[in-house]
Amino acid sequence: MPRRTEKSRRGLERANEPAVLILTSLASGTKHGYMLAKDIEGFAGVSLGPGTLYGAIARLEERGLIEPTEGDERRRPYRITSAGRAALATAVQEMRTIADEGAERLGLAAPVHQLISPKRPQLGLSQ
Amino acid sequence: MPRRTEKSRRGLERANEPAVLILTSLASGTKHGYMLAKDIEGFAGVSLGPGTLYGAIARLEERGLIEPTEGDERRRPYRITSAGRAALATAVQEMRTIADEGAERLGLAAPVHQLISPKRPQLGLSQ
DNA sequence: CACCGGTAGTACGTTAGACGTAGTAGAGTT
DNA sequence: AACTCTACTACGTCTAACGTACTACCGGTG
Repeated sequence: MPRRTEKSRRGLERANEPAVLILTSLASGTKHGYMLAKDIEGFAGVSLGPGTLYGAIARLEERGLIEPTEGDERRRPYRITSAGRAALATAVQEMRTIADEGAERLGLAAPVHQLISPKRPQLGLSQ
Repeated sequence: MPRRTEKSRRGLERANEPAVLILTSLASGTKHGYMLAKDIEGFAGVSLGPGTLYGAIARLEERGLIEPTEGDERRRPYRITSAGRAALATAVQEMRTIADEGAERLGLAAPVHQLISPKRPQLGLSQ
């Protein structure tokens, strides 16, 4: 698992905005820091160190994009707010716009975005 | 045109990696700084200030992702290298992975990535 | 001709935030 | 009792994003 550090910075890593990753993770349900880190490692293949993780969490809370829920003294679970969902949706849109433009100019795959009718209420909306 | 500054930092702007935007722009042909800025403003809706722009250009050149071509004394045109294309392709892939995951967890549009064979552009897509 | 807006870039300083390291502490396992 | 995993806090460094200010050249218009 490349800690995306490695001094060499071979690629353009930084595209992995910690804030986006955290919001994405929380979009599927309330989680505390450690769970977030594990989840993100799972779907994005990036492991965030504690400094990055809790720093980003604090900033997201400050901006009202996530909010704390009840936990014990050891765990601080967070939930995404509606503002957070909106921000994430916007970010997703922007990433797609950029990615599509890049793909097209590179002569790569062209994605077709299809709308899915919300068959069942999405998990992790509240609770 | 939001200079994505505005002190308030309402969204998650930062997803607009200048480096990615520059590589994307150069993927469609050699350009000098000012042209880059205009092109990026066109396809991404973001205007990069000179500090951001030329700073990012210098770093990209350092890393061998772009290279200078002949110009006059006023203009410094740059061309994307094959390493640059590779890095951009990787970045595009990563952005799509993250964006798709976010979209799915939000219950949004699900994109279908289709491969285009270079000689046969699909109808209605990507002109 | 002088002025002005668009073009093209340099130079410089500030600051956010990404990232690492180290340390603390409880819970469960061996 | 030692060890690992969980779950953070605290702190420091350094990259690079961003703004501002400045130089200079060019073409067109009043």
